[in-house]
Amino acid sequence: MSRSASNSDVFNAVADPTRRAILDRLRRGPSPVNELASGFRVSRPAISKHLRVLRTARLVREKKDGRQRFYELEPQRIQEVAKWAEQYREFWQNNIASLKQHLEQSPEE
Amino acid sequence: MSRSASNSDVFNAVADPTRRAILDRLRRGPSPVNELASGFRVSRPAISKHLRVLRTARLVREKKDGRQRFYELEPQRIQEVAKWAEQYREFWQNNIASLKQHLEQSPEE
DNA sequence: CCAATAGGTAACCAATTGGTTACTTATTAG
DNA sequence: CTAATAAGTAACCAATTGGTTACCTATTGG
Repeated sequence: MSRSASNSDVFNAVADPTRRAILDRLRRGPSPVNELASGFRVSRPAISKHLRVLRTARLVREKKDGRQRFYELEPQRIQEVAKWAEQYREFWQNNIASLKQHLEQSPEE
Repeated sequence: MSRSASNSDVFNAVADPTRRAILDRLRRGPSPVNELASGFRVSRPAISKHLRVLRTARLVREKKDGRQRFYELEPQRIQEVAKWAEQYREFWQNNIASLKQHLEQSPEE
């Protein structure tokens, strides 16, 4: 039974809080792995694994520089998440609208 | 070692393709469980489990009607996903901008 | 009333995940 | 040249996940 996510699944990649934290960190600019890892309580190999997932999902890219590897944001695919979520905009707006309407029609006392 | 996602984690909830498909289905309107389940190749109990995850994340709500339970979209929290992704907008726009600029500065031939 | 229907839950299983430590490879400082 | 540094990979492990079948409870058509 193969249940693994398509290995480039961006939704799967961003589901993990550590990986989201890495992405958030990279918004402040590119970073080599050690510096990145020092911000987390888990080991460097664990971060390496997360980076591989992010790389495979093409959410980050790697630039070699000497013995360091800088990771930087490659945010194109976060757009896919944004687009997916946007499809629901009309629904959450309707909900807010009907809540508002409801409140207006039932003023307390 | 407890590694489970916060049980109301919306990112975790939408990471699963079946759960996203359920949400997508519910954009067409509320649906009882059996009707919902008939659209998938997995068993009804599997769908029940997914619905529980979605319910816990408050992405759907349940309305009892006789022996049926209608599930409907409660899309407020998808906004959180949209907001998170939007934080990266400037980055993907910059990327597109710099790609464009690059192309303009290096016209082929 | 009661058989059928709707749907949640329990128990179980195999695959996946996220972490660890140990090892390996590439690069550079001295 | 060589010790030290940067970072990926291997092997392993326990917890979690997503699925299954079997069962249970609530509701209703006849």
